[in-house]
Amino acid sequence: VKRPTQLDVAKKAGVSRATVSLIINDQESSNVRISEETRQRVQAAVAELGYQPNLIAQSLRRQRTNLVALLIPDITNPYYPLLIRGAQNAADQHDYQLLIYDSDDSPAREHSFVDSILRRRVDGVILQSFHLSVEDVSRLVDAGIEVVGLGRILHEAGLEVSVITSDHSSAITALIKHLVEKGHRRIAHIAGPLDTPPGLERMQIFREALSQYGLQYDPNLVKIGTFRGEGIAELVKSLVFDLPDDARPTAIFAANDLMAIETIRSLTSLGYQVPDEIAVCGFDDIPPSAWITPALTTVGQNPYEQGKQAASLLLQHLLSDEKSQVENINVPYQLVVRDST
Amino acid sequence: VKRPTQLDVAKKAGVSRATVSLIINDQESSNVRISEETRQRVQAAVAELGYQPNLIAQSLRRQRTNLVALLIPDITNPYYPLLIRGAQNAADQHDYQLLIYDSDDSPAREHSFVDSILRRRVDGVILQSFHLSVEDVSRLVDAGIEVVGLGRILHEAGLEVSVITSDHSSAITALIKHLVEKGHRRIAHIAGPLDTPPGLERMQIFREALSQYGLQYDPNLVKIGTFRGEGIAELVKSLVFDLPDDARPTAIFAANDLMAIETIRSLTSLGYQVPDEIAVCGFDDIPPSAWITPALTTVGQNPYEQGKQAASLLLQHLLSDEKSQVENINVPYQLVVRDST
DNA sequence: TTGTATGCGTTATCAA
DNA sequence: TTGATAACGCATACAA
Repeated sequence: VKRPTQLDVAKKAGVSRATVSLIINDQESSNVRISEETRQRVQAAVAELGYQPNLIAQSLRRQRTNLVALLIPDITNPYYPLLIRGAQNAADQHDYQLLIYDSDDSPAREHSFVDSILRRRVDGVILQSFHLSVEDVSRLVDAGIEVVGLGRILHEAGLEVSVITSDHSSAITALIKHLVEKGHRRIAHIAGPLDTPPGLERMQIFREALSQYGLQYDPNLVKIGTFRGEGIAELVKSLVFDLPDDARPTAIFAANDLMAIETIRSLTSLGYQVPDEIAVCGFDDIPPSAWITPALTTVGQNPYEQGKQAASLLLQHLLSDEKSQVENINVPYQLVVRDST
Repeated sequence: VKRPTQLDVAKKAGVSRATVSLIINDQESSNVRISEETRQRVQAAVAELGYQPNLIAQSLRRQRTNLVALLIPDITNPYYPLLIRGAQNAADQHDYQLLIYDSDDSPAREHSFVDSILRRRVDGVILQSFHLSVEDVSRLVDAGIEVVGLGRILHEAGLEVSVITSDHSSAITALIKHLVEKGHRRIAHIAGPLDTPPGLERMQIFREALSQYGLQYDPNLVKIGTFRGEGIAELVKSLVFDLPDDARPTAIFAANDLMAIETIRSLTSLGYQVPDEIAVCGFDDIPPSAWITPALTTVGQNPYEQGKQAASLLLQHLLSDEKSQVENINVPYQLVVRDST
C-alpha cells in the first residue's frame, strides 16, 4: 500500500513540493504568500488524493514529535484514569498526544521507560514516578526533554524540575484530627510501600500528626501494604486478632482508597461493624469510595485537575521559547467525611 | 541540546555509520558478520556517548512505527484499564507500544481519531469503537493499517477485519434465565445508547431472551442511559414511581455495571431493599461491582483477556508476511451471581 | 508568488 | 568484514 506524499499532491496540482508544504502548514497565519488560485488547486488535490501529512517525516524534520509521555504506577487504580483524562484534555488543545507508560508497580518497567522515552524522542514527560532515581530523571533533562513531576519526588535532589503537588501534610493532619475528634486514640496505619515516595511520605505525616495530637506512635499498629487491594485481608486480621483488647485499634487509616476499601471489606467479613467498632479512612477519593457501604471517609485529591495542571504546565514550557522557569503548583485537597468514620 | 547520532558513534569508534547500524540491529541473530573486535569498539562508543537510536528516523526509514493504537470509549470506566493492561502486555512482548485513544464517548472525537491514526503512521489499530462508520474503518484498512475489532461491529459490512467477541447472546440469556428462575416476571432494562453497537445489541438480546422465557416485552420497562453513572437516578425514579403497583418491575437489568451500580445506589437511597423488593443485575463485572452492597450479580467479560487476545492477534498479523486471514476469536463470558438478585 | 536544494537520522543495497 | 550511497517524507533558507 502506497500512501500519497506531498510530491503526489504537488504533481497533481502542478506545483512544487515546497508550495504544497507552505499551503498545508499555513494555518490561516500571517504570511499568506500564496495566490488564492494555487491554494485552491492544491487543496483540491489534497482532498482528491486523501493526502495525510506524515507525522514521522515531519517529526524528523522539525525535531519535535508532539508526543508527551505520562508515567503512572497502576492504571487499574481508578485514580489514574481521571488523571489521564485531565492530562489528555490539556494536551489535546495544543495538538499534542499522550503516550501512557503504565509500570504496573514494577521498578524495572519504570526504569526501562526512560530508554523508551529517550528513543521515541518524546518532547516532554509527566512523571508520577515511584522508583526513578535522580540519575534517571537527569538523563531525561539532559536530553532536552521537558519534565514535570507529580507529587513531591524530584526537586529536592537539585533537579530543576517543576512539580505539581497536593498538600498531603495538612490533608492527612486534618484526617487524623477528624479521627481524634471522634474520640479515637488508637489509630492504625496501613501504609504503602515505604520505598515509594507517597508511601513513605504519608507514613511520616501520619506519625507527625499523631504526636501533634498527643498520641503515642505504636509500631504494632502499622502494617505495610502495596497500594493495591490484594493482601489487605491478612494485614487487617493481624491488626485485630494479634493484639490484646486494650491495644486494638479503633480506627484504621489506609494510605490509599484501594487499600481502605479492602480494609472495610475485610472487617465486614470478619464481623466487625464499621465505623461503630472500627473506623476506616483512606486517601484519594476515587469514585468507588462513594459507592461502598459504609461510604469511605477520605481525602479528595482531584486527579483530573492534577493531570490537567501538569500537562498545561508542561505544554507551556514546551511552547515557549525561553528556558522554562521551575514552577511549583499546588492543587488543593479536600477532606471528604462520609460514613466510615 | 544535541543528542548523539550513529554518526557520532561511528566517528568515535573509527568505523562507518553502516557498521554501527549493523551492530546495533544485530540482536544476536544469524548473520553475525562483524568482527568481535569492531563490535566491542562500537559498543564501547555507544555506552560512552549514551547513544539512543532515534526511533523517528528508524520509523521513517523502515516504514514502520512499532505503534499500535487502541480506541476506547471511556477510560474512566474501570472495564477499560483492564483491557488496556491486557493489550499492553501483549504489545510489550513484541516491542510495540500502545497509543491510547480515549474518545470520552464523543462521536466527533472518535471520528477525528481516524485522521490522527493515519497521520501518525500507526501500524495497527484495535477498535472498541462505538461510532465509527464503515467508511472510517475502510480508510484505515485501505491505508494498509492492520485492524482488529473488539465486539461485533465490523465484519458484517463486508469489511475484512478480524474481531474478538464475547458471546453476549448466551450471556444475557443466562442472566435473564437466572432472574426468571428467581421468580421475576417484570424485568426492566436500563439500556445503553441505542446508537452504539453494545447498547443496541444488549437491548435486542434482552428482548429475545424475554420472549424465550415467555415474558411480554413492555416498553414502559425500558429506559435509555448513557453507560455512565450520571442520570441513572432519574431513570430509576421513573421506573418505580411512574408505574402502577402491578406494573412496577421486580428486577432491573442494566446494560453495564456502571449503570447497575448507580441503579442500586438510587434504589437504596429511595428506601428500596435490593434484592428483596427489586433485584438488580449488570454487565461487565468490573472490580467495584464486587465491593458494593449488595454485591452485584453480573456477567464477567474478562476485559484483560480481550485486550490481550486483540493485541496478540493484531501483532501476529503485523509480524507475519502473508496477507492476514480474517479470524474470529471468542472470549468466554461468565455468569457471576452475587447478592443483588 | 513560487521553485530548488539541503538535511533531519536511519536502514538497506551494492561494492569493495 | 566493512564502507559509500541512496532513499524515507518533510520543512525551510534561499534563489528566482
